[in-house]
Amino acid sequence: MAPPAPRTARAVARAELTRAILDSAQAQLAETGPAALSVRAVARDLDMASSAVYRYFATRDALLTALIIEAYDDLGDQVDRAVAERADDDFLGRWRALAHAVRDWAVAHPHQYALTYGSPVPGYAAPTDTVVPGTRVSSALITLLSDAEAAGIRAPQRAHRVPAAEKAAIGPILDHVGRRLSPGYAVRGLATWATLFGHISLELFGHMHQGVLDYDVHFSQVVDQVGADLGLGG
Amino acid sequence: MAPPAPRTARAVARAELTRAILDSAQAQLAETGPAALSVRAVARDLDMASSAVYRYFATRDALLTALIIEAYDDLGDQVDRAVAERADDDFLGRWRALAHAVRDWAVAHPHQYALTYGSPVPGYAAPTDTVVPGTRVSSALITLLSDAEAAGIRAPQRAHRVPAAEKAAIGPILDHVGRRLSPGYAVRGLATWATLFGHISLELFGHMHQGVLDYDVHFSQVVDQVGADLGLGG
DNA sequence: ATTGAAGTGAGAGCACTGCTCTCGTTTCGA
DNA sequence: TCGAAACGAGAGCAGTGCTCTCACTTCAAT
Repeated sequence: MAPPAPRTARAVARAELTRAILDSAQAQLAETGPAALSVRAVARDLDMASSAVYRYFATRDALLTALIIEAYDDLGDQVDRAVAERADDDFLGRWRALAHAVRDWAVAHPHQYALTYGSPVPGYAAPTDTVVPGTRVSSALITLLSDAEAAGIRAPQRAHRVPAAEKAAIGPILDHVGRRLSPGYAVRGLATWATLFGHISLELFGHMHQGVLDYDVHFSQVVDQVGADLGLGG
Repeated sequence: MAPPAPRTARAVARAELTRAILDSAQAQLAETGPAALSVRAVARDLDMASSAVYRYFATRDALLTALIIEAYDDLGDQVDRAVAERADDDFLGRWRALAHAVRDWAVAHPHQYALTYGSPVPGYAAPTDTVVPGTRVSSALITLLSDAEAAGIRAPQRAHRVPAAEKAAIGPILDHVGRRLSPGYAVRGLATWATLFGHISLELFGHMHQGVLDYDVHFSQVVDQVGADLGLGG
């Protein structure tokens, strides 16, 4: 990770300037979106030569990648915090907290949401650095479902058929999170995931006529419906 | 709309060149995505000066808009054709056809899908020209649900509560399509929509480890599940 | 303490982009 | 027939990502 305590004055300055670049880029991103993110504009904002910025981020994509990682971690923190406020055995409450935390964050940071969970940025292939922080929300969901299943909760609706090949493939993912989950429930969790992000994307990107829907109410109802489908009670 | 029969030789040439520009741009889009779409590259491809292209499309965004409209229409045609192959009273079959047509098209044209239903292109606000073709799939879904409800079909699960404000707001949309649909079923249809596109987006954009999921099987199961939730039988 | 390598910032410059303007030329309708 | 409109080409402007070179500063090993 990051060096624990930068000793030399130069290292401190480097860390600070790196932070300043990220902040400036972040501000640009929040304002005008990822395409408008310009290395030269960041340099202008910080009163430095554009070439100097390249001492800190080798490429524009590298800068974008750093922003994506920060966005993932920001969302991950927010979700973890919201879920932790509920009692461990309040599975419906935990699910509600998770879902609403994701939506609230997405509404508050639409450009970051587009960057992380929207369609990939043009010509930009997510580097491996982003996959670990990118799984934090799904890990939280897996943890939740795993706890619920361990407590004897089962989905009331008929289970999906899970092909043998998938059963074998799902195992390693769960191992990575360190959790146990029946394949059927895991697949159901994936559908839950898709529904959650589908609704958020619809609200953010959908060409919905303004004011047609009270998304607060609508989203709450969908979340509760999904929770019921998962057998979390309510 | 478009002039029905261009008489003069110049008008014909203009139509042909417009078509050629769109084709070249389309090819670039399919290859490298929307960000790489370059007016100059199109001009090079067609052996003309870049300034000449601007006689046909006032701006890069205008060219992109034309491509988006064509994408919407292409998908709309495909969906309409697939749905029309089923008997009018085979509601589950019509729903399956619609859902799979959307997914098949998205998988075959990922960049176009991102352009139309993914996160909006950076700094690009969808002009009003795109809203009509953009509603073709949702219109098809509304038509389907309206037919189903008219045939006495009701969703088996408990109905969502629909605030009065939304009831009033939903009306005009349905009028625009020329259909009747109870507010509860309409909201349920919106959730269906979000689930459908959520799953497709997850398959296309999701940072899913390759080979983890057999999306053919998974998607089919989800579609059938949604169909059952809508009370379409099966 | 000195020296030399590494890190840093600035500036010029390349290749590319979207877009504009001007210039002759062609086409077409009145 | 004549004049307006449309057209294609070229030059040019402002902006971009990125590279290279050049001075200068910091820092660590001698």
